[in-house]
Amino acid sequence: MNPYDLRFADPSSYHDRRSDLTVAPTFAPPAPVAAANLNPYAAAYPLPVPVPVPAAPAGGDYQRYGQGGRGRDGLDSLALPKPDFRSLIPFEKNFYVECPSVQAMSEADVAQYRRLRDITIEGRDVPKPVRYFQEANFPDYCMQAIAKSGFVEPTPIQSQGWPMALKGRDLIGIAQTGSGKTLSYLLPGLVHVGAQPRLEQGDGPIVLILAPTRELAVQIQEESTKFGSYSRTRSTCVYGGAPKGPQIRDLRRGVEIVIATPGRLIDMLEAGHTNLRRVTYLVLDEADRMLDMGFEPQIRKIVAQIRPDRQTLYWSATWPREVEALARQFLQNPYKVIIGSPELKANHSIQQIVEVISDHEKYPRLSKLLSDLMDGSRILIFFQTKKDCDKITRQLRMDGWPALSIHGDKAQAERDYVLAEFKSGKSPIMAATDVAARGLDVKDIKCVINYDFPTTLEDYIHRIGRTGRAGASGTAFTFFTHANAKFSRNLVKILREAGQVVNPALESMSRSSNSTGGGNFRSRGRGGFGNRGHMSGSNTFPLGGRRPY
DNA sequence: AAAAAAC
Repeated sequence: MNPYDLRFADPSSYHDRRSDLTVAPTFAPPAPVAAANLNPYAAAYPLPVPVPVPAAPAGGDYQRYGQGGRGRDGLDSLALPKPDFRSLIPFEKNFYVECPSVQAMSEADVAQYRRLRDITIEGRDVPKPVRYFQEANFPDYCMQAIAKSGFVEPTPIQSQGWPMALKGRDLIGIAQTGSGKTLSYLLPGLVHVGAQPRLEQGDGPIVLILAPTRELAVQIQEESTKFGSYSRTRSTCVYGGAPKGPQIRDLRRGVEIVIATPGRLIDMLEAGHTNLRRVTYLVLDEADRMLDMGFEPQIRKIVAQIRPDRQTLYWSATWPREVEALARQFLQNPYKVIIGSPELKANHSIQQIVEVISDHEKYPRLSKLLSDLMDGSRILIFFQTKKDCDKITRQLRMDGWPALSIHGDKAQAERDYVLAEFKSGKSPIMAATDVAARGLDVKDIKCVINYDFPTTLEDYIHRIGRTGRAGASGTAFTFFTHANAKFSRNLVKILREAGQVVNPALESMSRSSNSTGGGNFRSRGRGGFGNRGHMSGSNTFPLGGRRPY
């Protein structure tokens, strides 16, 4: 029996769990693949032979799968029927060949290497880390790109993540942004593309990368274009707020790699401009945000279009317990690699200063900070709301500061302009909502100021991570008010872990606060507060008092 | 009680 046979015991009960697959460990000689597209290292391993798959039963079955969507957000139109995965042909997995010098590493050497770089691993048959680019066994088209980039050695996440991803296995990768995460999945993605038959007319992408904001998607595509050029791998970015025409043209012309934000991709799928039948390498970047309340249904809808035997890679700087069960639904027997402490952890090269103040002291303090800090280098200020973000930006500009504001209610053209002005240093102060909290890679941000404390500690870690990137140092100032007391205990923990001096005012708050460490992932809507109707009763005692947690 | 993501 073919190991990649995608028939299900009972197709009508199919619910997108790969445990449904019938997988038998039978391998046969490689299938012929166009020489130019062949991963040279795949030749060392036998590949499965495509066997003719019985034609899908006509009409009826296919139609039936598409009906009865599960979403609650109006996304489930009949325009996106569930694909008939049974008619899909096998694809080539990545086959990592450990090079001799890696093979020669003793277990003690491996343990030492991981310990020194703070690498924690989980999973069965974990490959040894690669210490040098040459050890990763990348094909030439990757090595040329690396050589051109000027990098000297793999970052910790790359040294362990590459051999894992190159084995064709699912992967959970947890590391700070700026630690080389993007290349950790991009290069194995290029190798994966290289092993597949060429795209044919009407084929959608082979690699799909999903990101939570438009700016992040664009940034990933810039890397992808740069590193893919040596293998003439085409990529395009599909995101909202921009004209559809060029995106449609790219999709119809055929691109191996698509980087997308969920909404526009679903739009494109429903309009039939592309399809995900050939996607066999799926990346969720900043994945804990992708599985956030508002995003999860969209992600489910997209993933339902992708064959279940794909390789899936989950990346984030944080790994909240609350998403673990959710994330594992999308992954099959994953490796896990964590850089740094498995606990919520900030980048140690950032100096974190928390100031306990009241709301009316915030603006004067901000003015003073800017006067002290401003030397032309970049300063990023975070706000809780779009309204405050705009309001304070206006105030700053009236006071003569070169500040611009970015958030999700602004036209994409303005977002692009503001980010470009900030990146170029023409406007060195950027005020932002959490749209800019994750993954954005702007060089030389001197300091981050949290004008408002974020909604979760994960967001705190992401926000301050905009500074101190790629080994540079940086400073994060955080205005902390009594309204934020519930975060104080865990914030102190984060500061301690990062070796920071803890503000005594914050510390005394953390001692007197009866918090459980609030700000848990998606704490809203989980029977916390702010629920509607009868659900809110679950949080109160019969006598009407708050449950004491 | 916020932000993001499609028209």
